[in-house]
Amino acid sequence: MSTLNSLSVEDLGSAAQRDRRKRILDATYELAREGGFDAVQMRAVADKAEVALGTLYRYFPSKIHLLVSALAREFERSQKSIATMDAVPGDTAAERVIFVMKRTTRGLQGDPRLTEALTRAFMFADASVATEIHTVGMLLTSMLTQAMRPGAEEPTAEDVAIARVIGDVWLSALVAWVTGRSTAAETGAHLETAVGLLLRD
Amino acid sequence: MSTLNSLSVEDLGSAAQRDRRKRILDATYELAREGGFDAVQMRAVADKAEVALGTLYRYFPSKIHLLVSALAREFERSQKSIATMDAVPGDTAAERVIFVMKRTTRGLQGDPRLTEALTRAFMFADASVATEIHTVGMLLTSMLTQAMRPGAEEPTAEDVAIARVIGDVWLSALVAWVTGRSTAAETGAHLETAVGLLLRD
DNA sequence: GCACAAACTGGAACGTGTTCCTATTATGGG
DNA sequence: CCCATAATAGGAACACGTTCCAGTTTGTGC
Repeated sequence: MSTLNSLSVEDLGSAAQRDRRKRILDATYELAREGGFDAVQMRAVADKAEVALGTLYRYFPSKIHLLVSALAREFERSQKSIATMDAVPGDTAAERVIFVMKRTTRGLQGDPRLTEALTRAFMFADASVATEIHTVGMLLTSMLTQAMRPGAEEPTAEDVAIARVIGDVWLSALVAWVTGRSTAAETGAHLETAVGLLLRD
Repeated sequence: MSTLNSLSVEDLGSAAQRDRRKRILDATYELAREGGFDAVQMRAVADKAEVALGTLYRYFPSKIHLLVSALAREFERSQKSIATMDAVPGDTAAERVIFVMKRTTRGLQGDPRLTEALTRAFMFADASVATEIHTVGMLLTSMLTQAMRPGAEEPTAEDVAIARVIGDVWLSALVAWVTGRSTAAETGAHLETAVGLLLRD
């Protein structure tokens, strides 16, 4: 795996290049949604994005970078959609956190193959993808701390610690789900249990 | 990926077959320890175990099955070594759980490449490896519940739930560590935080 | 001890991620 | 506008997981 990073939007000077990048991520997204991790084949992505294979590798140095970048883009969209809600429903922190998790999870479980592709990529990513991974981790943590303490400017250290633990459980549960080792219902129940243990008000 | 399971020791009739299986797992272990996931190449394993490639695939239907089986064998050894201790040290459940986790983690972190190989395999495993994965999950859960309530015959439902959450955090932390996204110290600290949150006596 | 089935060997072959190379096309400075 | 440089296209080539096959060895029931 390469040491290079994926090219971000800011790295790209011309409009044509930004468009190529978008076409590549769109193609990745669509192939992942249709056939999961295995269907995201680099030659297929290049074809669909109307880009040469070498160009694809110039933009994203590996299949993993490509998928994790696609995951980061989806997460940003999901976070924006939650951020535009006036308030997360629920009387307790636990209820609000579960709401956010369920909403995010349901979005993902509605697209099982996409989720499989992105989760696998996330789990398989090595240090060279740390930048992209960190983006996703921060987004998730901030979604959760905001649900825990709506309106607060700065989450407490304990809030962040709890959010990270919940994020870990969520990832593990997602992995178990996408790999067919547990059902969607089990995934949800396990998450609720974990949140209940961590946020007993 | 195949639907078949790995051949377990009980499936193998003759001593020669049990010996082949052992040679294969030993070769896997050694290659993983030397060079991690990438170094565990099926041709290399077959060569080192002095077995034909087709035979290797008869015993373990994929590289993932092979590595997860190797992980299961290591876990059994680790659990036995802890089980032979008179008592896990520590006054509180949290202290005892942290002791067990640290001991297991240290064993793994002493062999970073091995751990990388096994963790990656675990994360990448799909439903066809469910049997092998389940074995590992049960071992981990029982190690933890025993540390929480030493001497108890049956762990409570809450004990099991907590143990599973800790297991999830541990896996996520391990993944972050083997992929170079966090240091060993951070991994340990994160685990301690999570255990502290879950087991406040 | 024989005949048959199962297991094993050795290696070819295929698919997909990745690398590399050459020719062609954009891009930006003078 | 022209040149130098970078970016892209198109595709061959390589590595490794996996499958498959023909021939040989091992194990089993009689």
